[in-house]
Amino acid sequence: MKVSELAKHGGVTAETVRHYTREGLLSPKRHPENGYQLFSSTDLERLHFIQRARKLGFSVAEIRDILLHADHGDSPCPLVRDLLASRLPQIRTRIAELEALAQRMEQALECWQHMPDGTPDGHSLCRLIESFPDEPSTQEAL
Amino acid sequence: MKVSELAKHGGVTAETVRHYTREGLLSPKRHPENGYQLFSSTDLERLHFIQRARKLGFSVAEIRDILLHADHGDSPCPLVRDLLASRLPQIRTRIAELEALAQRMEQALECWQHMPDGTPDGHSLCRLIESFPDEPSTQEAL
DNA sequence: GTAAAACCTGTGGGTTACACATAGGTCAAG
DNA sequence: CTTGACCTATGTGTAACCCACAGGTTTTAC
Repeated sequence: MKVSELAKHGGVTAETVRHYTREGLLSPKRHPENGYQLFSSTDLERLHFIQRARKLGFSVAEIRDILLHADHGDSPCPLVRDLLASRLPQIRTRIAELEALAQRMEQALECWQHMPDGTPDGHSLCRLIESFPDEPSTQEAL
Repeated sequence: MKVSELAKHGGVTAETVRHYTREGLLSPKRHPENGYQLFSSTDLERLHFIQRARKLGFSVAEIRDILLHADHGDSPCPLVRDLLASRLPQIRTRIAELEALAQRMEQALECWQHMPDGTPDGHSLCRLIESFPDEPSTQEAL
């Protein structure tokens, strides 16, 4: 299989396959004449494995480690359990942060329905935003 | 005020202040002799404003636009309302995705308590992960 | 008075998981 | 034999910073 064939069978883009290959998750052979990457059905199984692991929240780097263990004949299962157990509370924390953010946003929108638009003066840039406290301590990205 | 002084008053790192400056959210004057960035108390107010806006989920680029409007004397309030209203459902979607992820993770951990660690063979890399279906359609990053 | 500590500057690279653009080689079909 | 579809490697971009480096400046301490 060539890159885009594997990609189609796996339901991902060719770019994603190349990315996993660059990151060492897949190790295709090379066509001796044209240098094309050649994937086997084992690689397709690996790709499915990668997708399952991604959906469980593992990072690409973590999956590479898991696959390395497996390729060495070592059971990656303890690693997998540990990774998942340590990641879960982080996800829960993240959910709580986002929930708090959503509630602040809803509260702001509701509150702003009763406020007029203001023109900025020397000290007020946007009353809408300035009317909001900045107490909540969590920092988050989108 | 110099960079780190503003940073201390604002409760952020000096790097963050430099970042906001590079991105055009702050426009300090320059000390004519040594080229140091000099921030005023207005800049401190701006920094507080930026932090409030960040906590409401606005990106740095969005805040730059909001500040640009305000600096032109235009009311940024309609923009602010629109941005927040359009961002909120995205946050809600993200929360739902993360919740689904967390539940998959919990389900996996629970299910795995009754499973032994396996050694990878030719077709099984890690039974733990392979025992999980890959149906759920959402893709997410951490 | 000077030397070290602490701070400033600009630049460039790292983080995540890809997506996209480019330039040039390869292959199947008309 | 050309066109279009595919391949290659490389580099860039994303978000919001963090960190390192090299070299200049200011402050502090002896």
